[in-house]
Amino acid sequence: MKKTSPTIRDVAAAAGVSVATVSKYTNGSQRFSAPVEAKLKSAIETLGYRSNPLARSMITGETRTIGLAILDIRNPHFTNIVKGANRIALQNDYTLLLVDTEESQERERTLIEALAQRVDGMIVSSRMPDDSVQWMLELHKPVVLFGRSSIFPIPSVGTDGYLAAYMLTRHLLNQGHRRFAYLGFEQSRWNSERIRGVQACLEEQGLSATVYDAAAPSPQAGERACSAIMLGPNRPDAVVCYNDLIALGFMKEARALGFALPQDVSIAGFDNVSYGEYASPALTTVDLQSERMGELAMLKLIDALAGKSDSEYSLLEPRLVVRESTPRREAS
Amino acid sequence: MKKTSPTIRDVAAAAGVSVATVSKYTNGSQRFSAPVEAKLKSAIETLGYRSNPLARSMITGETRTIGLAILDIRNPHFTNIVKGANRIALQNDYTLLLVDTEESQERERTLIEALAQRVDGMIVSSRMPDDSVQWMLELHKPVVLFGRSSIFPIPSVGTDGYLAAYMLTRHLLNQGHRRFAYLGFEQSRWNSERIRGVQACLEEQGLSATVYDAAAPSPQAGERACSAIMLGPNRPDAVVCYNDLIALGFMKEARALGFALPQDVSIAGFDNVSYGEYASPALTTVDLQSERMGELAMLKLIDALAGKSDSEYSLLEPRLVVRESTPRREAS
DNA sequence: ATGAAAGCGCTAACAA
DNA sequence: TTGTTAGCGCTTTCAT
Repeated sequence: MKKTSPTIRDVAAAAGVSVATVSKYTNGSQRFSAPVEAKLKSAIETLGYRSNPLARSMITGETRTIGLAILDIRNPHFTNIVKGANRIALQNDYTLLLVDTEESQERERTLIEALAQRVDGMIVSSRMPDDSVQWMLELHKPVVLFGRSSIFPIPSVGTDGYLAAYMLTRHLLNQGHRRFAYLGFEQSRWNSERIRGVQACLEEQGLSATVYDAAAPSPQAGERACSAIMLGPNRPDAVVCYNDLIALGFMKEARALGFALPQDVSIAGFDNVSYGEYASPALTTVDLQSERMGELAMLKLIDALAGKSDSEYSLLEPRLVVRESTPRREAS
Repeated sequence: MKKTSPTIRDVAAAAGVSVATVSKYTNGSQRFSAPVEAKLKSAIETLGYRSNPLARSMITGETRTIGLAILDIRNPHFTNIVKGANRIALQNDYTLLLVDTEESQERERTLIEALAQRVDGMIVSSRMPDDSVQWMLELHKPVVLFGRSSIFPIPSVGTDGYLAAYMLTRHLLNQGHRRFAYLGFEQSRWNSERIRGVQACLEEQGLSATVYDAAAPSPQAGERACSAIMLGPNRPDAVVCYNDLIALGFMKEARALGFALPQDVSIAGFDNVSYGEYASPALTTVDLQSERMGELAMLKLIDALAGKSDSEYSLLEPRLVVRESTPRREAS
């Protein structure tokens, strides 16, 4: 059992050719005479040679690795993004270097800067404000962002949150709801456009939603926020949550507080995470195409890597997914 | 805006010292005279120099990257593993190279072999049979596996599935259940020990479970399997599922078929994925400590990398989590 | 405490 | 078609 793997030089020696020939052979960048090809093949076979990608990268300057920085792999929304990005990466012979920043702003920048050195390009999901994205441009690596930067022309993808919120609210209105609460998550870059969508739709009917805030985009935060909303003086008959996770937590706690679902209150979220379908009542939501977002981001990055940096911001279309948590309600 | 980043040579020139000095400085491997240190510091600062990890790796032979190969990032069990592994990796200044093999056997080997070349070590979750793990040893990189190999002495971690199943069954027995079904997932390496745990416990009471198989470890597979079990001639009053995902799907379909939950049938799973808690009825399960598994695997790998290859197989303790889906049942 | 020089394993001109 | 050569950016003896 040899300690160190065979190098290109070992192969060259074994096959009686030069290292350049071996290099060209393994990269398939040229044709060879039959005898040489045969020798090469057998030498590589018997030695069990595998070209060292590191050494290759040093010269070519490309690692065929894409950095993917996300806020929390446990959130199914991000999990779906990873899945989508991974699929496209694999198809294009790229590998994913994953960074889970754990929703922490400080780590984020350090981690991403370190990441930048090891990859050809990056896909970043961040909660950093638009104007502090400058340094990312200075990393000299192509970057694709989730959510448009209003300041810098960085390629990015997202789903139309205004429309998504508008559609969902429209649906709730149609179902006869009148007293709205929006349980948001301020730190997210998507939060404000969702609020706008909700309020714009309600205003047309002379209504408006009371806005609350969850401390995190998680079920636990949804649970915590529930009592203040449901037992306060202003009990809503429809609660729109920032995402499905918050909605799921909210539903659990509402039930624990003695409310009957979906009779007493309608609840809806965003993202269309898989588990909303298996909750009871099944959760009405807006599909934001998380997985497609991941695919698209990777596609854009690969394009950028290939020099064709065409489109800037790609907007995906949301789709309303009506399930049991938002039934028809009679006017009160 | 410069095209190419500054190299160690640029810094050396700017600071008026040798490259060796710069190298030692950036690696903190030596002390320096005050004037030199000052020049170095400012040169690095103004040039915005960052050492190229690739070049470094070429020499040191370590990439400070760990490969993590899992079957499906969308399964919360694996997501938790990634989370745990990531946390430990970060603490030790390692980065994760993620490979999602998408439950595909063919890709698996190719992907893992490619992965092996780019990392210092790997953590692998696989469905490959024990005896076809040989080639992994020949990659000449430390590997930690999930689930013990009965043939090769590879470091590995897992949770005691026999005990987990036994405990869960005992609980169901205590609750008064008598007609058991086990809805498994044959392709998993954990499946058979869970069956054994269930049957062993039941045998003590002169009972036995009817064994069914789901085609995948997913909610969809659980849904598909439901009718054959619940509408067949042998209707159970307790269904133990291979994992929570299958259980969640099963519950949804059971309700769709007109059964009342949890009155008509008790359902339980394994893994304690977060969403079981937010289902209704909340799902009884066995916590297999997925996240801890990820942490432990990473810890073991880092140990192996440091040369201390002590323990072989680490077994975590399962913990029963009783919720609403398995209520007390009167003897029929 | 600092520097000169020899590579790590590979690719990319350029020759032959 | 094949070989020679000069590095990629860095670390690491070994001198000084």
